[in-house]
Amino acid sequence: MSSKLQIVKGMRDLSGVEAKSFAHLEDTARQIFGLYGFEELRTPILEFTELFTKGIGQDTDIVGKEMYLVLDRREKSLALRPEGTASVVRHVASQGLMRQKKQVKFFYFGPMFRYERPQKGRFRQFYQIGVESFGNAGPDGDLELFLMLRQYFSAIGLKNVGFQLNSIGCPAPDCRPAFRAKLVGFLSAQKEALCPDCQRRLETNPLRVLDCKNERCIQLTQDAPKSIDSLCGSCKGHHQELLGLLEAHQISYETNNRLVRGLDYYSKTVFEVYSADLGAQSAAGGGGRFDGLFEQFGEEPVPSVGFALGLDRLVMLCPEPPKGQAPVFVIGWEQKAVSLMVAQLREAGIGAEYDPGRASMKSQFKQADRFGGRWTLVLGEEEIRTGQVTLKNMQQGTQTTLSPNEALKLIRA
RNA sequence: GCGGAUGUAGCUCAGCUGGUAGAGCACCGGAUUGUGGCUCCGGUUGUCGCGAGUUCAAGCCUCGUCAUUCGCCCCA
Repeated sequence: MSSKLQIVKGMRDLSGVEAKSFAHLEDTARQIFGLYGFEELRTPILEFTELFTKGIGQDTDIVGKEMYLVLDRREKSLALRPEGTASVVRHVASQGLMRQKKQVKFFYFGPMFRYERPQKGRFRQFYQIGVESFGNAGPDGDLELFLMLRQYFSAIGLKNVGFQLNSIGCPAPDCRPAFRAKLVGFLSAQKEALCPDCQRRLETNPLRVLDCKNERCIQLTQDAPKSIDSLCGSCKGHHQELLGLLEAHQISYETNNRLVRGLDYYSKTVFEVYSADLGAQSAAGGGGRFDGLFEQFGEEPVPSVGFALGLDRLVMLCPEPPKGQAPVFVIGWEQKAVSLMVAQLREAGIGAEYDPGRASMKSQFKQADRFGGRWTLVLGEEEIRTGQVTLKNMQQGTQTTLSPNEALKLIRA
């Protein structure tokens, strides 16, 4: 029972329907994102550690304490990627793609790694499907992502999800910094009443006090200043235009003034895909605009929007994917004849299975039943003598004896 | 890093105030010599997570440890 072979904490094997669900979500994403002109980009799982410290920000938890770090044989510090955006930006910048095209759009999937305490919907190796769109500064760049997500969610049968939307402005002095100052002023006045975590946040990242889950903090910040009221002219215009576009396309969303994204590089639009069915980790995905990220890497600025979905969380919300055709089960006494028949069926594109251990007819039928296939093909002494096969319909319990070719036709029908 | 809950058969779990472990499902066989599902009969399955301690006696009590899980922090 208890085996010594044990999996690493926070990691898991995906098998059965779960593995199928993952594949299905990925396949569907490939197909739909392709319609919007996004191309797949496969980046390495290992990157130089600096890519993330520069990109995500030294002081975030992700970089500060959650990265899996390794030293290679030349003592270079490498990190298992904790997110996907930095790699995509690295690719676009280092290949000079923005000098070749006005717009560049990529999607990616794959495992990400963060050394955190696991809980419902949260793993140390988790899977993301992400999208980045470069070169479109206007709100229709944002809009495109919402449209694409809506179509994707409908394609995978996702229900009970909603968009939450906010704008957190830009680094211009009269925008986020001004808002931040206002907020700090408001919070400092009641610092003592905030929870210990929030008192700490007030110093490190005051915006995050807004999404504290502590009820008292929520109450106290009820009348806190809102970021959308302190936007600069350009950010305000962007936000208003986006709302107008969303309405025109009948995309429903909720405004959430408390929504601030975790990573420093976001600007203007931020959003989350949430569901009440997920437990405490209610976000199935999130994204936003990050117009300043290229500059953070010392590159020419490139307007950028993107999002990432947590596949592990999407799987919890989606119905099981449609089942493929269950295999035909072949049973009989003579091993060689059975395996030849199975081979022939497989070559013909029909899934087939058999029992390699010489079990009784009864037990072979039992196994056939468990496979859940529609047909069982019987190849007994009689059939071998006459060169025919018996095909049994497992749902109806009826069976007929006929030639192998006719059987093929029937199975295919 | 912090808090709570849980580890008993392949799976889901029961096991009273401590007295040497049970059910259902699953699996195997038979009733039915080449016919599954339904029914009936029979059978297999355990270092009670691991290690100490208390006790005449520990699945149960105590301590430690590992793992799982749900939260916090943070995030997808």
